[in-house]
Amino acid sequence: MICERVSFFDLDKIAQSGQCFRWVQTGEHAYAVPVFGRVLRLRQPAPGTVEAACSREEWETLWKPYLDLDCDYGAYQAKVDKNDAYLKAAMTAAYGVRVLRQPLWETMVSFIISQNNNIPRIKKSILTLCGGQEAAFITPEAVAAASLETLRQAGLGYRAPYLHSAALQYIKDGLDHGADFSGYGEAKAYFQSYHGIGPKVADCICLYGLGLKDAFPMDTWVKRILSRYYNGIFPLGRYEGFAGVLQQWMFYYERERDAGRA
DNA sequence: TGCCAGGCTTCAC
DNA sequence: GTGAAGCATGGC
Repeated sequence: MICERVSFFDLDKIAQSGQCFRWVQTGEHAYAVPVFGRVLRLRQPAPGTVEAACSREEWETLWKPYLDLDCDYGAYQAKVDKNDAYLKAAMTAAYGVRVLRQPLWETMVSFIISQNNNIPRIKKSILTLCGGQEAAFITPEAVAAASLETLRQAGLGYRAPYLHSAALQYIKDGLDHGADFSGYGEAKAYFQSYHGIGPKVADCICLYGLGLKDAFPMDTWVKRILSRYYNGIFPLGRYEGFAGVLQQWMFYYERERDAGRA
């Protein structure tokens, strides 16, 4: 087990931020995180500290990048418009929410399922597909080999053919061997070419699956925020290179407020 | 019970 | 290009 000092990091908030659907709470500020075919045990005994049940090498090569701990979130905070009251409040409430860098295939599956869906149902569908809380994530080959009926039994509804065809194209395009895009624009256009992936899901894939932080997913919550506080237009130009992080903070904040917690 | 959910495709216009 | 209907299904 290793113990690390961390800044701008809140395990509980990240678990609640609607970007990961397989984390399992195992105790107070403690989670089992099944990714990369392993299960990491994480605990945050104090705000500036995190414990991880893994080797130093695994932490550096796998988990630190996954948790986006190489990235300076203080710099993002410092660039927020001081006159933007809404964004400042969101930033305060979402202090510690980092944007995870998740495996591409897992991100594609998760967010194809997410469309017009709610988070508890998304989690349940992914759990069923994977066959267990700590099981390895379902492979593209397994999805490609599955019948639509099998996929529907996981509660996918009309999204079943979307996921199935996505698996076929993912395999055909060899994305398991790396996804090379010249930039955010090209990546988003590529994923939107999939049947059943539109602008919002493509942005989620870019942001969480490829770490392209120019992606700014516009779901119903974010649209509502923009309509209420930004006259429908968010100043993306001001936040080039990390707008997606702000989106994550606003999404978290708005849902917490809706639940009466913020 | 009815509205809603980290939306998309399809079809009018 | 914009707008509305239809979509599966369970959470609340």
